[in-house]
Amino acid sequence: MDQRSYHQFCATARTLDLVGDRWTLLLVRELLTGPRRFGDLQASLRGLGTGLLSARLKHLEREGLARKITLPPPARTPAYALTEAGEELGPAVLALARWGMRWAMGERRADETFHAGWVVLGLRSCFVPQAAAGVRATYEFRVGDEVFHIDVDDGAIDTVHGPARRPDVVVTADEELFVRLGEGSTTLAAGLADGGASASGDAALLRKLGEMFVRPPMGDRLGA
Amino acid sequence: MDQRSYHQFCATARTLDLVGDRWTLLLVRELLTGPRRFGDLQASLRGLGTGLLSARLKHLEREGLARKITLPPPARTPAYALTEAGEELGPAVLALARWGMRWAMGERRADETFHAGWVVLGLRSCFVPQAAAGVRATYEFRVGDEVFHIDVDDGAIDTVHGPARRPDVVVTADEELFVRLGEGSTTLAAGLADGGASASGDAALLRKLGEMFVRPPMGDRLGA
DNA sequence: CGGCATCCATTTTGATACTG
DNA sequence: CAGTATCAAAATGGATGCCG
Repeated sequence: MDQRSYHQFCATARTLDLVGDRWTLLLVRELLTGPRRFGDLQASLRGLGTGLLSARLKHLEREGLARKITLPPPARTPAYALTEAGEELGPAVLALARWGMRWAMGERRADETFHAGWVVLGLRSCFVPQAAAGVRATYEFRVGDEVFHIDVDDGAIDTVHGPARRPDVVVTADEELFVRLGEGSTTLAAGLADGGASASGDAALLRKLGEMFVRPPMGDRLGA
Repeated sequence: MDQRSYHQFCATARTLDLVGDRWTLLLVRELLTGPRRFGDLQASLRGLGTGLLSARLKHLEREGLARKITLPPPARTPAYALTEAGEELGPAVLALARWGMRWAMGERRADETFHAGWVVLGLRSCFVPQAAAGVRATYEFRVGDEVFHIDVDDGAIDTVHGPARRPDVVVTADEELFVRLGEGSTTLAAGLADGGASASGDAALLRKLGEMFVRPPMGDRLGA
């Protein structure tokens, strides 16, 4: 991207000069839900070697999109976090995710890796701010050994890796159910009914979830 | 793409499997303002050879994002257009553009190519639907030998390559002015005042332009 | 664990020449 | 003009070894 710019005076091209390289936007996607350690990043991104990961992180640092931090005690281990500029890539990443929900998802393939956090981000891309007007709630999701929480505050939303401080609702689910949520072949409500998931906490806020996250209808690309 | 997928069951990753290859999103950007011929695409994208362009177009066709068409008479020459799925990448491309307007633009570099259409798309990414409530207008822009028009219809917007049928406002401008609009170092109003641009048509709708397109404040990445 | 360096097989790309 | 064929240069991925 430095040596290999598009050399176009165009906002899209300049952005892709910075984040258009292979793996870069997926790295941003990972960091969008909070700081991560080097090893965890690599574990999430199968096929990305330590060398390239190191190079990409340096690039993001050099360009002011991410920075290396030291996790607060008692961890004290190094990690990577997005800067303000990096955080603001969120809408672009979510727009790509939203397109994918409609035009690229479908059944999970046998050779595809999976993390619950990816589904959480997919859901976030389906968030309907209008439906969340006046809602203030924290939802915690526990899927296998992954924990996420979603903060909804009157049309604004944030999804973060890790447990919530004071969740209003806690949902515990099978990874299997989350795969099917990603596929669009079930809903959280159905999962709660048939035992793939269980929930505790405020029942009214739990019901709200289905209204605030509306998956786009599946489109048929001829080529897929 | 096919051979080199990320192999992740994730909406973002699946999208990038389809359009994450070099040049692909820029090709979509070009087609977002209407069908284009092979040669015109190549002329817009310096550095992209005919071989790769051909491969990318075939890929987009195979994946159902674009299709080869024959331009209506009297042209009758082959061209490429987006399908519905391709068109729907618009929000993602515009989100990237919007980020670039804020974090990546600045002065045009000496080695950067430039087309007025890129600035038009940048402007479009700064469109504020609320400010366009109740507005119904067609603006035509003539910059050098490039002509574009923008259709605003009560919060909805479309930007298209080529002249408008019945423009309410026609703006004629220097390429120089458009470069400075991209840089954020001037405004259309200033250009009209100092002679870099001239306009004819409905004066009230012309004034509206400045309200409907609000450029985000420039951010400072440490690394740039 | 975190992260850089090195070597090597495979892909992608960029540039150019060439054909209908 | 539209598009294929060809080849050299660069990017990637995978393995491995090293050091704090």
